[in-house]
Amino acid sequence: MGLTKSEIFTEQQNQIANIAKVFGHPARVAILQYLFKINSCICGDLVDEIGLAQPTISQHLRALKNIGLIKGNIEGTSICYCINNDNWTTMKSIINEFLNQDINNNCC
Amino acid sequence: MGLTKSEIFTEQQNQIANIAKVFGHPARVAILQYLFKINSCICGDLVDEIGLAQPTISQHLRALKNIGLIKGNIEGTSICYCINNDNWTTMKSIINEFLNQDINNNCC
DNA sequence: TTATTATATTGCAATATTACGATAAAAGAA
DNA sequence: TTCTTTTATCGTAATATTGCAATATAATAA
Repeated sequence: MGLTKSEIFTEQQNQIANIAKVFGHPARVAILQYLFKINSCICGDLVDEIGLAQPTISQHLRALKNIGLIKGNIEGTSICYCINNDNWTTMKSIINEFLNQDINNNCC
Repeated sequence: MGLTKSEIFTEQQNQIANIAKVFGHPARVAILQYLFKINSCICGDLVDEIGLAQPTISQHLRALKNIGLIKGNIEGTSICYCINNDNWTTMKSIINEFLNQDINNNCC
């Protein structure tokens, strides 16, 4: 059917999946890495840096903004995008809790 | 187009995205949590536990197996699925390196 | 042998995602 | 005002994902 049955899962499970889905495309991974590497706010050169068309980059930026991992400030004609550090930290703890569930496990 | 342009990204970026894509569905998150919770190998009751049809569960299990996070051992008529702990540890370090890139960042 | 049980695969419909050309919108420059 | 620059949105085509009924496969039980 193509429609994820979110209602049969817990809020936490859906939250983890929604975060992971955003990381599930290399362009969004690359955008985040570039934003961290530049170490200061970045504007429109993501199109040159990544190598996808401008509407495609804009679409990926929206996905990152929707989940709160980046924020954009209007800076003259252009928009300055940067990491939302508070939300990044929150996201990290959610994902780490999931990743670290192996710690007390003695399976095969 | 619908076709991710993997070739314009680094191997690491694609690897992170491929792992994240597997976590990007709540059913697969739930399956992994259940496998950890049961703390011993689990067989077919995932269908009852999760609440999706058997072919759908089988499809999600295949996705998890393809990326190496779980393994399945034939146990009589049924198949015993469990976490692949070595690969889980490797996966964790790949994801953590990505998540921790904020550590030395002084952006806005 | 013929059930029975457990899992995988096939095929398909519904929906989602990705990518981009065309265009719109918003702000500053001339 | 008009022009230019930058980003967003619309529309659409191609592909991917999700979910399940039907069926196949594989192993054991009777």
